Amino acid sequence: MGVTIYDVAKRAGVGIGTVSRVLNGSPHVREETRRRVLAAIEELNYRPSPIAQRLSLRKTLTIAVIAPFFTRPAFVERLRGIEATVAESEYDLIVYNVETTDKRDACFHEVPLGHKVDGVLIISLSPGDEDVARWKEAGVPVVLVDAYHPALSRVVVDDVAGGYMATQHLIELGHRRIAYVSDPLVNPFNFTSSRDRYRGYRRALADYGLPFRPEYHQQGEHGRAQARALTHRLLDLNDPPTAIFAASDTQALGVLEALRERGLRTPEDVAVIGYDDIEVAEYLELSTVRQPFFESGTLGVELLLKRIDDPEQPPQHVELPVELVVRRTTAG
Amino acid sequence: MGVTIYDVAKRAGVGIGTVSRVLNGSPHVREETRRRVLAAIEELNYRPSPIAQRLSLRKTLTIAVIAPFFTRPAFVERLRGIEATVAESEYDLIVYNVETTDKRDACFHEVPLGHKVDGVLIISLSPGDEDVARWKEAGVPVVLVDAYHPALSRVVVDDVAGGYMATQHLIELGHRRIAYVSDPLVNPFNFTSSRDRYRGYRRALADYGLPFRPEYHQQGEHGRAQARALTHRLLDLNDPPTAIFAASDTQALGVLEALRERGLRTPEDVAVIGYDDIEVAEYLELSTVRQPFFESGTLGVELLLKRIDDPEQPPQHVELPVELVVRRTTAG
DNA sequence: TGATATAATGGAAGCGCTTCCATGCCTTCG
DNA sequence: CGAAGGCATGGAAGCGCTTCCATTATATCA
Repeated sequence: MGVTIYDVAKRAGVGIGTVSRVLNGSPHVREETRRRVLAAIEELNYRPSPIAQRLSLRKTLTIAVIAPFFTRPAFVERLRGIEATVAESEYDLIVYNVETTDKRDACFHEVPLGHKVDGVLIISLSPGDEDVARWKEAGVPVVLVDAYHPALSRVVVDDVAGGYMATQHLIELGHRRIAYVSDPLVNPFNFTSSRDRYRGYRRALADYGLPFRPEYHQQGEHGRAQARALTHRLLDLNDPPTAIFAASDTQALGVLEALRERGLRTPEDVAVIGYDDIEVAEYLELSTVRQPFFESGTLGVELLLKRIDDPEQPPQHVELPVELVVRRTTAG
Repeated sequence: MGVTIYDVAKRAGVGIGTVSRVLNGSPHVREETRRRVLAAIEELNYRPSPIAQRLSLRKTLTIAVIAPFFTRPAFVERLRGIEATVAESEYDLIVYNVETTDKRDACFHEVPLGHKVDGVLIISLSPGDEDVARWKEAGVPVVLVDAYHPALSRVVVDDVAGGYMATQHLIELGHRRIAYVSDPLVNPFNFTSSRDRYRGYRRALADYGLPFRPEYHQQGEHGRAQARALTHRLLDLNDPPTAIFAASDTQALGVLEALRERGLRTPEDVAVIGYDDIEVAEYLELSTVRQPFFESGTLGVELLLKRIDDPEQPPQHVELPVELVVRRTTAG
């Protein structure tokens, strides 16, 4: 390749062991020797080969993150937290974007078993028992963010509470006919957030003695356009809702779009609340439930790094709080 | 670690060379031997160690992408194209997010020289001559996306043309007082897109015989809030513009916000056009200039991989077209 | 049938590190 | 002053592959 540890050793007039000791900050090097070695490194512009280090150390010094649809705002911001934290460590970050169940399955099979990484962070994708068993056997730590498996460490937000808060907020504004627009509760990726928020929605209705009306729950593929169509269905009901809780801000955009198309005003005719507090929510004055994306990424990496250091520790469970953000679309 | 090529060789009753040949699809293996080896691999659940392969091959099979502010929509979508293309190759992708000039400089110094990657893709950051010289000496191919250096391959869009198109569109709608809201033309990251779009803006004005009025060009840090403030300054002018061209859709949001705050209608009072066609632009019915982000990432990776295979080929220059998207905010 | 070309195979060397062990030196202490 | 221990150091072994070269088995031809 280029200049190796042997070149440095020769130049400095020492053995390779000594060069290695200097590189790794061993205390057993005489100060003058250290200086000579550092000078040689400088003169030769030497950089140790990470590949060789990794082979020798039997560590890849790399962690992988597997994220679905990583262009969605929720994932991007988490990714940013992950990158920032990994960048401060000695590890490299390699990313896998999952947009199909095939790719998810491929990643679940290959990534933890391919000897490429020391640990894996998985976002929003809940693995099955067989997956977890295989990973355990391979000895590769896996940490989940916004996903669930009993045997794995995870960082989550309390989506049930978030759904509850959003619904409660609408109820307390006086609404009685409250709809929920969401992703399919049962979906190929097994995303749980819409489901948990749904639970919160149901629970709030129940707590306040409001009936759950199945036709008020509309589910469809994630996306603005789909949410817009679902909203039109809601508005076509004999008894349309006066408030709509959308499972994400992106979907809330679709809700607002449909209302606009009907000439309905927000919040006067129909109140709207979303979820996530994506950047554009503020501009749109959209009420929403904010969750700490960046921090969840940060914490996920921290859990993972701890686990890599000490694989024996029991799985940890971190739950981050969500926060109601009231704006114009649910203004009194 | 686990099971190695020696275990497989022993199990199959062959030499390690033969196992290696099977793994690498060499034709010089008897069919029956191949089958035995494959059976042993299967039985032992063997996976070759990528680290050992890389040391032996003297290739890292990894490429890096250095992107500033990778949560901005423009970067996210490019990243998606990059990931998709890299995933189809034998390479791994490691990502560096740059949010400060310090981190940029650190990445420019460390990433190409650290023997960690076979090639680097840099987005929107134009390197200096010394950087390029250093990388060339290290023999690490570098490809730019949305950035410029004469000695490097690059994928760009014609931002001058994009700026021209946007301005021309406004002119043809009858506007004569057209403002431009942008990032600082001179900025620490040396982003060029605002500058190029500015050139297009100036050129269109000139071509149509309209005077350039310096007070119509407002520049400030990137972001919605900043653009909003700049817009208020424009509206405070004695002779405020009747149309505003924002250097990005995010900034266009700020423009729209300011207009809303003034009770001005779009497009009746002030027409607005953005740049990028981010997802929310459609919802907002924002006219804009669309650029092929995903594809630019794809092409960047392809150029880089080609260059890794054949480092001698001269730098290539790919220019992707931009497209005017007319929506309500500039409706007749 | 024997000589020769060809295909299949084994395994040593080498990729560039870390680490462990052996060695030689210098202290320190009785 | 000699023994014993502690430092600093050199370098072999080993990490798990690929590849090249040598060797053996097989096929081809006169």
